[in-house]
Amino acid sequence: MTAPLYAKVKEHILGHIRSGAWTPGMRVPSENELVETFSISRMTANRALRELTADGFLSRVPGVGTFVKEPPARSSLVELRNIADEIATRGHRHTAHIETRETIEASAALTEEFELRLPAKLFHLVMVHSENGVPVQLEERYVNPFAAPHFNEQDFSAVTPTGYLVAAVPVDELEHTVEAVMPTPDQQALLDIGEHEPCLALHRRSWSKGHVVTVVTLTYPASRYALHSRYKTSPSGTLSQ
Amino acid sequence: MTAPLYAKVKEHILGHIRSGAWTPGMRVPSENELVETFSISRMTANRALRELTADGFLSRVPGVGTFVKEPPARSSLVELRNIADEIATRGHRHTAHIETRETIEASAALTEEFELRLPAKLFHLVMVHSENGVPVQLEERYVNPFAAPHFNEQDFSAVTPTGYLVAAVPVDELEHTVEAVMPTPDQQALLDIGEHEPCLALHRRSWSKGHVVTVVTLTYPASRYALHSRYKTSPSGTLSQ
DNA sequence: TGTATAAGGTTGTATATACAGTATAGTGAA
DNA sequence: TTCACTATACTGTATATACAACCTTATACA
Repeated sequence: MTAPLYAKVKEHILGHIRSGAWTPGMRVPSENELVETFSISRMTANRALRELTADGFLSRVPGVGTFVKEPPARSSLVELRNIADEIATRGHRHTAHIETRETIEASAALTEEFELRLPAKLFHLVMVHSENGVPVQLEERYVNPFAAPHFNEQDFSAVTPTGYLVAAVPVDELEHTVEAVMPTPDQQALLDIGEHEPCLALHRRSWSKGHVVTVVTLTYPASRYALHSRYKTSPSGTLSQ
Repeated sequence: MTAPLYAKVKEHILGHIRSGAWTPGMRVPSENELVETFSISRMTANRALRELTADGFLSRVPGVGTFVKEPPARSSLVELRNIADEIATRGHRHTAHIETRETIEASAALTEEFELRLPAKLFHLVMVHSENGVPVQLEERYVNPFAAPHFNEQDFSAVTPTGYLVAAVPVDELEHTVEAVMPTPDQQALLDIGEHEPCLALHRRSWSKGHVVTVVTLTYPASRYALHSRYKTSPSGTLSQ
């Protein structure tokens, strides 16, 4: 049940970085210092530092030390943005209404997506977001009650589901998949679009401390929305090939 | 100079996966079998398998074994990846052919996109990339001759345009826009898809030292490709609301 | 036949140890 | 002062060993 030692060391270091106590460029404890602090072997300290380096949080220089890395510039495309804020930023009026709200038993596919060992109960929410009265986003979301037990007690008139989850659960990992889809008849009706209007489907999973918090599919009518990002590439170059 | 042992073991396994000798679902040698084969310690074999698992190539089940993972047909969202490499990573065959190659005078729209004060000459390239003979990406690219003067002298049989530009020009800024589109008749023909098949259009501009290097639109048939990214969130939290 | 138990293979983690390579600071000699 | 050398600290890799947890299969037993 208890986490492995190397994972605890990783969490210890990540905690200092996330809290802002250890800032980019700052030196983190050497392997031998971690050995002393945690009474572990050097190989265990090495694994923690090596994995954090692979994850992009640290950089190591032989003979010198290990340092907090500059956080990479992420695009708004992949940030966890709140559609209510985006619409407000444009000076438009955001409205939303809840289409479906229930607690379900996870299907086999959902059990796998949530990385659960056994089927369990999940919150299910379907919502339509509108900009100046025009539907622009269909939100179909599943939430792990273990990660956000009070999710289903919220009324989402003032705070969107994304806004609530970001505030309630510290997300430390994200996965995005974007694809083009044709809307199902249900989706056509909810978004008020024709059957030949293509849509952008943004599928997102988010993790907190190794557990999947939520799985959501955001569907945008192509004529009303595109996803955009612009950013500086990091110095060392995240550009592969 | 010579690569570490664990890296050699990784390459050995990746080679079998890339060549197609080891297919998804197939069992790969256990740690103890690798110990025998390569005369290494179990910890070294463990590191090779563990890192390949973290990289997404393998999946491991305690008490059972290690298996080749199903490679998803996905393109990276945030990195500047080369489609030839992506296809090779899945162990498939990449082919490409040049549809159009010319030097044109920039239109008003292109002049603006390239942030030029006056219309100028631009390289124009249209290419179709195929995976195992099936078209998966239509590349429509414009290149600024000032940034990459020798671009049009390349034959892109061994190196893709993306690969050439990344190596030749230090890109320091990127802009991505993703949208869902219906293919034009020309695009339908080049990608060999029907008129009702939606496509994902990834529009990218890249800058080097303040000048636009290239503007490219990559069109993917929705049924054959999705765009994907997964990453640890940066410490202080790029998560906006 | 059906069920509990044991054995063996597999991954996961942790330790102690060793040696190589690199960068830096300090020391001593020219 | 300047240069060469040395000691030290740090990372990188590799090995041998150990134990735990998990799964499958074979075996013994009722």
